[in-house]
Amino acid sequence: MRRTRDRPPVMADVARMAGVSHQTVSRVLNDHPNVRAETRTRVMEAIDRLGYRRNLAARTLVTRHSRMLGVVSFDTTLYGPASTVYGIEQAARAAGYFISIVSLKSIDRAGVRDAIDYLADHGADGIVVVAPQRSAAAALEDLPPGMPAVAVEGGHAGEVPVVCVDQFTGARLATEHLLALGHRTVWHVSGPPDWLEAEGRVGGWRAALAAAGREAPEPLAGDWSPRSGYEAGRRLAREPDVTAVFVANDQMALGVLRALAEAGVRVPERISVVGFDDIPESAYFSPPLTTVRQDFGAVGRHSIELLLRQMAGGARGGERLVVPPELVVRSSAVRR
Amino acid sequence: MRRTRDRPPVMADVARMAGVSHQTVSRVLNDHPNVRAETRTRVMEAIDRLGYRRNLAARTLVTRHSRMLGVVSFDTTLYGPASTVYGIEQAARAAGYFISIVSLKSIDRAGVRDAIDYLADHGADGIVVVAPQRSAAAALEDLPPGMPAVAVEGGHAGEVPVVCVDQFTGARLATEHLLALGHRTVWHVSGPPDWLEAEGRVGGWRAALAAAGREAPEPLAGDWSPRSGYEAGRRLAREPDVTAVFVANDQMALGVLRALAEAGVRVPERISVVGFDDIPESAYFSPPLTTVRQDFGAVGRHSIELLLRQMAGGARGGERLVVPPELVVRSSAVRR
DNA sequence: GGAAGGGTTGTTAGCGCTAACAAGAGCGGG
DNA sequence: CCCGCTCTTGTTAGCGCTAACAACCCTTCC
Repeated sequence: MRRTRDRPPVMADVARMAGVSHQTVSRVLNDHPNVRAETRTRVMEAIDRLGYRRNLAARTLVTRHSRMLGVVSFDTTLYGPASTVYGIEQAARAAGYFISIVSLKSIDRAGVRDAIDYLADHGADGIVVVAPQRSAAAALEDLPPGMPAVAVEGGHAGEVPVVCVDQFTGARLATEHLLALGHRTVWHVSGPPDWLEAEGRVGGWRAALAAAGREAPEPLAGDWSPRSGYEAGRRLAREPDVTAVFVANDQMALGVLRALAEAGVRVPERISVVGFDDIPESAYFSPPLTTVRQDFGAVGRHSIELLLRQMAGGARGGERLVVPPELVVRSSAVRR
Repeated sequence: MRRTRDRPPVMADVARMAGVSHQTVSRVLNDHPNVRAETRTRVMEAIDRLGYRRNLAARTLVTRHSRMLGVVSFDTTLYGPASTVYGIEQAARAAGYFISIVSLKSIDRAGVRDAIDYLADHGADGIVVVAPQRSAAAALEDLPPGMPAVAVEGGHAGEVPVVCVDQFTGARLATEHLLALGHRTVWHVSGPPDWLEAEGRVGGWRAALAAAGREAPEPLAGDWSPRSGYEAGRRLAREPDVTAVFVANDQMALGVLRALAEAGVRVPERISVVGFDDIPESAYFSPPLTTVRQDFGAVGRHSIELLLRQMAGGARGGERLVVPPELVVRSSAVRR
């Protein structure tokens, strides 16, 4: 009797109680086909009675699979990343996988690489990198060889599959909506230039203007924060001929609305505003914000799908899964 | 030569290359004092050259410690939980621990218990439960015996230590601020009744009114969402004698502001509004919101501190660590 | 009746690591 | 000169699990 009383039960204890070998217990636990029904129930009873739970470290050691997936993300207090990670977590758990998160304060190549190493050290079977910045996407080049991975919003990330929302189309939709309302041109408050999403939105905006034969004013650069939107809004308020603005995210749009209100510029009467993201707050801005909805949950689900497929198949084709965005019309943009 | 070429190197490979035993490699990796400096560098060189990383599953198997901490949280897309989890993650990583997250769609006792079981199965050394609801706090009663745990916002969670923001004081601060501005009484839009935070805020609000000898109007119940705030705002707009409202979170305050604006009720001229949370958007509401700031980062850090202390000391005293809130004065509340 | 074959169970050998003990080297003191 | 000490290193025995193989049933078929 070597096992001390306070140690959790192990497979051998279950086996002894059920009068079988530990291997049979293992077979029951792993749903092997060739176990007699009666034996199975006897084992299950013993498991219940002892409160046995199998030691996953031992299992991982021998199978070389941890059933743990790693997620690297940037500032998970932001709505977009938080929602994406949430979607990933739900999808992974539904597939029987476990999620570990490394949330980076700032994204640079070294930081992302460290995070990936960290996850690899801990035995992650695969990794999802929420890599919205150019520098983060670059870090995907030094993934450990053979490590399955998926990039979310990761641009053309080498041979790593990518899941993303179609930023270009979303921005085009927003801009076309404003043009269709009779605005001669549309101004743009953009996100930080090294963000791929910001770039896509600038591209879609420009394309829509070009397609309509309108000239594009110089975009005002923001950093996603309401404060930067506010500053952009103050500048827009001073431009006499602005009638329509497409803002690259809802938080900045809030800042723009605030600055315009302070300057006595009425929205939507004098200037129409369209945002991007559809955060839960936007429907209650003053005025309620017309914006572009991103289905972050779908992004999360798709990224896990792609990752699991990669882990099963082995191959890592440079796939690209694009989630369509959707224009949500409220009252911040009206006919000119 | 049994080891196939594509398998990652193991300790024995390092040992062979460095001309020592695998145990010496282990000693180097674990910073044992009694290793000759020259041997240590030789081992380190071999590790570098082989790109060796130790197998944590094997280590966990023998040490019975995973250096992984589990976090159970409710809807991490909300600002509060997201920020708290972020703080927890940063603090844990700084302490050399790894974080796994289970994010619940809805909180009930069974869900929390399952999540805890899940984390325990995966070998978590300790668990932080972000348990803002009464039912979640109850689930802490069936923690696996001996599992170190900390509750965030968890009420009096049995013998589990608790870290929380002082909701009562925060609400009192907000209410006193409004009373000091000359308002006869203060209305309240509350959070869902089973949330401990909502309850604490109601308590602080009531206490401040009672201390000033004012009567408390019936609180309007919301569910934290902007929509519920909007509905409460519509009702408030119809009450002729309302001059001041304390709203239990900023998202609902946004809804209230929107409803009042639609009803033609000017804020702060006719009604003053104070929120709670200080989300990044609140400074740009119309008008900028006076609110109560919660230091979620501090909550995260403290919870990890308490958890680590518990893991080191063994004992689980029913400690309670309270983080003070701070009133942030902007322009949504003015002198009557 | 015996060979062949499938279903069910047990036995054995690791997975890669750390803890415990053992062993050898080097050194000072009686 | 040998005992006892410390410092350094090696050897051995698991941690709890799964994979591979072996062994034993019970059929079925010629």
